[in-house]
Amino acid sequence: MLEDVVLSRVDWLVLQDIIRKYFRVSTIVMFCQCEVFYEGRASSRASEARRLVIIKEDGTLLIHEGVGVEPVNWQPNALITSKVGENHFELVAVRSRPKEVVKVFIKDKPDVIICKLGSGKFSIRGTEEDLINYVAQNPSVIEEGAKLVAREFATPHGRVDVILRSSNDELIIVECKRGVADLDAVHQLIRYVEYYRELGIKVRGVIASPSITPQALKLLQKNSLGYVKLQIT
Amino acid sequence: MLEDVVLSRVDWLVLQDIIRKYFRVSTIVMFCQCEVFYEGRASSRASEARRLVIIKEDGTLLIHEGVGVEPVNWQPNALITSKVGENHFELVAVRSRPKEVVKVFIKDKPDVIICKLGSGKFSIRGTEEDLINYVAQNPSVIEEGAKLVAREFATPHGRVDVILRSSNDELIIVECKRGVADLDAVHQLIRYVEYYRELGIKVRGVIASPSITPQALKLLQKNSLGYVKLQIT
DNA sequence: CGTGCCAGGTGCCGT
DNA sequence: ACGGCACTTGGCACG
Repeated sequence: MLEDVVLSRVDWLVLQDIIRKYFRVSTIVMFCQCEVFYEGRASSRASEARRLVIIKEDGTLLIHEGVGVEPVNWQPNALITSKVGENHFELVAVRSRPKEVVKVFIKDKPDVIICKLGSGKFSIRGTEEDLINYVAQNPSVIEEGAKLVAREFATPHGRVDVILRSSNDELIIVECKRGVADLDAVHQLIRYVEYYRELGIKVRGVIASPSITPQALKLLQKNSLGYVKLQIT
Repeated sequence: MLEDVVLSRVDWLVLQDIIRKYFRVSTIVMFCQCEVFYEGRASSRASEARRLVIIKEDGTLLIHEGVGVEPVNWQPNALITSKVGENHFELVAVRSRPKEVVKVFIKDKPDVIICKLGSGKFSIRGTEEDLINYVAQNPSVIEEGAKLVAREFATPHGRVDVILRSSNDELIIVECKRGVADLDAVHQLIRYVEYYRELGIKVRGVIASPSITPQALKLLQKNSLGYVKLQIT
């Protein structure tokens, strides 16, 4: 396996060579004093500070400070170029849609690590998808005698999680939420229910989730919609 | 200023010392072969691969692969401990609310950088806040003769962006969106408008944004709500 | 602390 | 490409 390359206090001309040579080939990590400018959907300035700058193989640019999960600035899928200036080393990361630019002005000689990162298999359980599957396979948890009609069915107003048919032949629209169901969840359900009613189809609607906010429950009841408490371990 | 400490192929016992000594003091960055397990609101496994592991001063844990803006696993504000095993070095990051655990099983001797990251001033323009301020200071862009009544006013159903009073003494609820207004935005507006109508207050509602999706516009019109195209440079 | 909501959200999948 | 939506969303502000 390729070893990491670790370089201390890299000269800007060398840094420029590194970026030319390793951009979209390896991951380049820098520790440096820098100022960051962003211009695009919004625009921002982050004043000079010591930060962690990451250029991934796919052109992702991440700029992290010492706290927080989120980067202070970033650029997905960018074309990154560099310029050696008088008083700074300039990193320019451009993406076209939306048209956005991030510029990093590096003020010192950064420490640089060049390395090859991999990608493992990633599996996750406990997503909304799992809850949908559970309801689809066990419609009776929503209502005794209900049968599966459709799963993740696309309408012009969004994708209905599950559609069931009750024993007395009514359609039941189910909106699943993996966490706390909120006002938005209720509105989604309202949207789907109204869509079917406007098509002249008699439907009921229910939310299935481990819990629901009080306001959301009130809105549900006001619209004569149902709630099913549902937790999958 | 403190220099970065750069260490190659660090022995696990040394790594444990480093983490004990520098956790919540400095930022620790590792390049290593690892497997990652997460258990909490959901649960996941990322199979063995070479990854970038970051432990920030505030206890943030980030695990990045070679592509994408988002980390494959993470843990905000965690308590991080470590264990030296037979065949791996184990990193355990726990947070209490919600109760979640991320475990990193490091399989090789990692390269490690210990460094002090700073935090600069961050300023941004072009947010929804800016749009709200603009409307609040120039109510006539929504309707000629309208006057400001309230800004970011909290109701049980959420925070109303702007409330204006028209020249014929009707209240106008304004929901601002910095980007494309979507179905959710319309539903927010519907919620606020209904709230006031149920209080017996006659109100109108408008969305102000640079653009709106066709479905959202249809929903607006169906509910007799207005749209104002509004772009602040 | 829960509830709501913005975010340069990102990522995924659909038409 | 646009649109709708989930996400271990994170982060903030307010009741």
